[in-house]
Amino acid sequence: MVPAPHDQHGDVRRLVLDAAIAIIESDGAESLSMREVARRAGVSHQAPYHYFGDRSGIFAAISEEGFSALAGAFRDVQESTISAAKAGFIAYLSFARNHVGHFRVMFRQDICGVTDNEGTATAAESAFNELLQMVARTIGSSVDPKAAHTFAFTMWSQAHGLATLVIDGPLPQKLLPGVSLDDQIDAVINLCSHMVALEAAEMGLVPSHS
Amino acid sequence: MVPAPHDQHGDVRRLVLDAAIAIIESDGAESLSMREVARRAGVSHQAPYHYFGDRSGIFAAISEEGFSALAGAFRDVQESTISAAKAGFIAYLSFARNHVGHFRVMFRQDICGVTDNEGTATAAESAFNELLQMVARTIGSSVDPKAAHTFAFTMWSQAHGLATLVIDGPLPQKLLPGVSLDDQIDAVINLCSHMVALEAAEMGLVPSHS
DNA sequence: AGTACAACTTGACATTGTCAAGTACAACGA
DNA sequence: TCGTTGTACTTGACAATGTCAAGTTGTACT
Repeated sequence: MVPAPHDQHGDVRRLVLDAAIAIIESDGAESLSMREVARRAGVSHQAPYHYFGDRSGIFAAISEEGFSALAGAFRDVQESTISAAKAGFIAYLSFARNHVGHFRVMFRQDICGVTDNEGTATAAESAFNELLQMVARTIGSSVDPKAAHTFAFTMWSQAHGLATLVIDGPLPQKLLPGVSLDDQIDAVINLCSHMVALEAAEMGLVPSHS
Repeated sequence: MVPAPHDQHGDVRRLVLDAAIAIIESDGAESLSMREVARRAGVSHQAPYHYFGDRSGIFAAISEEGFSALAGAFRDVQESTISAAKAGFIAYLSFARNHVGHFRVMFRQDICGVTDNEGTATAAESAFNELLQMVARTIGSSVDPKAAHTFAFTMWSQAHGLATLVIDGPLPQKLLPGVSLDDQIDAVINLCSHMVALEAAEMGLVPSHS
């Protein structure tokens, strides 16, 4: 196989990554094959190894890209006019549904540990920091860190659970007749946002409780 | 499916299933190998095919067993003295953490669709019905089905998100120093339960116990 | 010109999922 | 008693996979 004469530097890496993301998006992470990736990128079966070392290296790269994009998405809704919580839920769900390939890899320690790769770790760190700032905008920054952390984990769980149940889970098959998936997601996000707002209000009105 | 009248050998089907669950629990679903399963069960590499047809057949069987167990766990906390919501969260998390092998398969449409297998479908149906009943115990049964469904999806998302972030996600690496994973999970469950109770109260309904 | 290195390539190997075909043995009707 | 049928496996083979090893080619710098 003769390589194209004017291959740009870094072209292949991007081609391989995109092919991998496409495969994961359509068939799931477990059916990602190094050789199929190479085939779709139009390179030899060892070219991906040159850039990513091994199979988990591809997952690490996708994960890093995903966390960076997620952090960016959080940053983008920072000056949203709606509540910080609701904006965050919407951003999380929209990221997950628009980047299924990334999302399917990012939160799977079994196939790609957040700590395995340095770039992935810092990207994940930055996304988590954006989350904490979003929480601060929701419940105020005077709350003690422990409670803030618990609040962050709670909102994260809400958003993450909904996203995973929608993307890989059975939720779409449990819809009430006449309710579209989009509508149902909106309704859940509204309910979550409302519950978070109620809780935040109560935290602000009860000073000496904790 | 009729068991042999006199079965002096170990139940091969059970051995295979348990070996598979153990592998998934320790290494994740994608590293489940039919041949390794057979090896651990002490049978030939084709014996598992006799009982499960193919690789996804094993996943389907595990999924069915998991949903049955989850439905049972929901049923068991029905007469709990604590609030239905909190009991449900605790049951979900404890199921997930005590049956990691099952949990890793049950909600992954990409490796085992809920609708692929009839047994899996009815087991999942029954677990979902228990969820709906738990919601009814939380917000009352006079609420319209649409709102009840949204409430169910919301609580399900909360529990499921926390479970997945704990089991396969990066949550355990994001703990505040001095806070144990168990304590953090408890705190999130308490916050979720509290928010659900606030919402139920606002809907004009009396929480069953609190 | 020579050296070093990056960006690939071809080749080989053990392991995998699965199809095909065989074996052992119990139960049953004739 | 004999043959048939069915269950519960087994051995064998095959293409495909992840990955190690060892080229090959071009570009950059000394």
